Formats: sequence, structure tokens, C-alpha cells
Amino acid sequence: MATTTARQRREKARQEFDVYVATCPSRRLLDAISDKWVSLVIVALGDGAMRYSELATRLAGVSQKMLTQTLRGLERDGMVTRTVTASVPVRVDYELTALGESLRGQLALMHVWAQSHMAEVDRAREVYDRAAS
Amino acid sequence: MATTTARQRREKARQEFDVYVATCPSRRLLDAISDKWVSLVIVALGDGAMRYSELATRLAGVSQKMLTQTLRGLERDGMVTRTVTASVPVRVDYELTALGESLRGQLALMHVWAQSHMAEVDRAREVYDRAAS
DNA sequence: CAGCATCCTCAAAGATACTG
DNA sequence: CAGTATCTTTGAGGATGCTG
Repeated sequence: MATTTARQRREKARQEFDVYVATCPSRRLLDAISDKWVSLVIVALGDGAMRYSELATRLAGVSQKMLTQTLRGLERDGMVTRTVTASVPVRVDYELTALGESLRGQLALMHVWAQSHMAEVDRAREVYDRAAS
Repeated sequence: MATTTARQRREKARQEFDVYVATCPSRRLLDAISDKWVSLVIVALGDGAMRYSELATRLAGVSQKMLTQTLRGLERDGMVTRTVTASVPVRVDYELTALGESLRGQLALMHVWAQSHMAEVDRAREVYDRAAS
């Protein structure tokens, strides 16, 4: 036996690693904000509470499905509140919580870093791509 | 005529938005670090230069393809240097550049935020999930 | 040892149609 | 207005085999 040893060992390693990764708070933060629309919604809501339709307009190109999915996720994570006004037609407002505001601050920090370093990344890419030709 | 107006308008909006998103430095930073392995490689290399095989061991579960792809991307972006020692067998070392170290600092900031806020996210999720049942 | 080339799978994102 | 339900698509990521 021990035929699939190498493979099994790798699979086990992968599983253990996945567990580690799944519990690591940083990884979970990264997973949370790396969704295509999450950061955009957070930033948009930084200007204040907003209706579903307003968000859909500001995030031009987002599908209803993705917008709803993103908002549900953020609501679940305690980043936004969802307020339904039972008028006709219905009105739903979304607003950042304190936690959401905090995350927005974190995103702002990343923005600062990006502003001052992405140009250097561009330069590196140019050099790299030129050398490849 | 004007049959697909709504659709075309949406498509145009999406394109414009995509352009905006593609040029936004923050978005590009997010895209860069949200790759599954990028942050893990950066953190691992924080302990000093490392060989390809050492990285493969530390990042248990990463496939050769993804590790190579990730390293190439980081090299292209000027985050790591790749040094080939033409011995037999070959030896390849990877090391963070100053830019890479800077990014590592940024990741460390995110780590701090995650450490102090992810517990709150967990609580929010519990409440949300309980209400849903 | 450190990859590259190829094939394949599956999950996430989008399109579309319908509704309280 | 603010969604839900369903179907389809696409491409990132993994498995595998080969090589300088």
C-alpha cells in the first residue's frame, strides 16, 4: 500500500492549511473585502445612508443579484443596517454601522498606500514587460 | 430602433465603470492582494529570502502552478526579486524588495484591524443567522 | 530543483424572467 | 421599488505529465 502516499500527504497538508487559513482573521478580512463590490459599496455608503436604487445607480454595471448578495453579506457581517419603510412602493435604506465605518477607515488606509505606491508598481511592470520582449 | 436601449445603456455604464475601476489605484491594489496566495507569500518572505521549494513547503497545499503564477506576478509588480543560481540542480531564491516590504507593512496594518474587529463580525453573524431560523 | 504545458472541473458571476 | 428564482457562462484554480 502507500501507493497514494505523496498525494494523500499533500491532500492532508492542504486540508490543514485550509483550516489554518479559514481561522486566520486576516485571511477572513481579505476574503471579505476582496469581493468585487464590497469595497465599492462601503465607500459609496461613506457619503451617508442610501437607497437600494441609489446604490444601483452609483455602482453602474452591478447586477441586481450581485448588489443584493453583497448587501446581504455586509448586513450579516454587521457592516451595514437595512431599514425597510413599508410604503407603496417599498423603500429600503442602507447605512454603515460603526463597524462598517471602521472598515471604511481601513480601506482609506489602503487607498493612501495605493496612491503612493501603485505608480512604482506600474514602473516595475513596464520594465518587466519590456525585458520579456 | 431603441429596442435594446436599456440594455445598451447598462452595458455602456458597465464599461465606463470598468474603466474607472481599472484605473483606480485602490482597486488595483485590492485586485493584487486578493489573490489567494499573494498575501501568504508576502508574509512568508517576511522572514527572509526563501527558495522555491521552501515556499512550497510553508504554503502547504499550494499547487506548483499557483505558486509559480503568484511569484511571477509579484516579480512583475516589483514586489519580489528572483535570483537563479545556475548550479546542478538549479537553485532559485525569492526575496522581498523594498516595495514588497512596504506592502507587507500594509498587510500588517490589516492584520491589526482584523485582530481587533473580526470577533465583532462573528458576533454579528451569529445574531443574523439566529434571526434567520 | 524549479518549473512549463495541457486538460478538466466547479463555483461564482451574469443574464433573464417574474413578484410581493 | 426592491427584490427572488432559475439558467447559463466563464475562467480561476487544481491535477497530471513532462523537461532544462
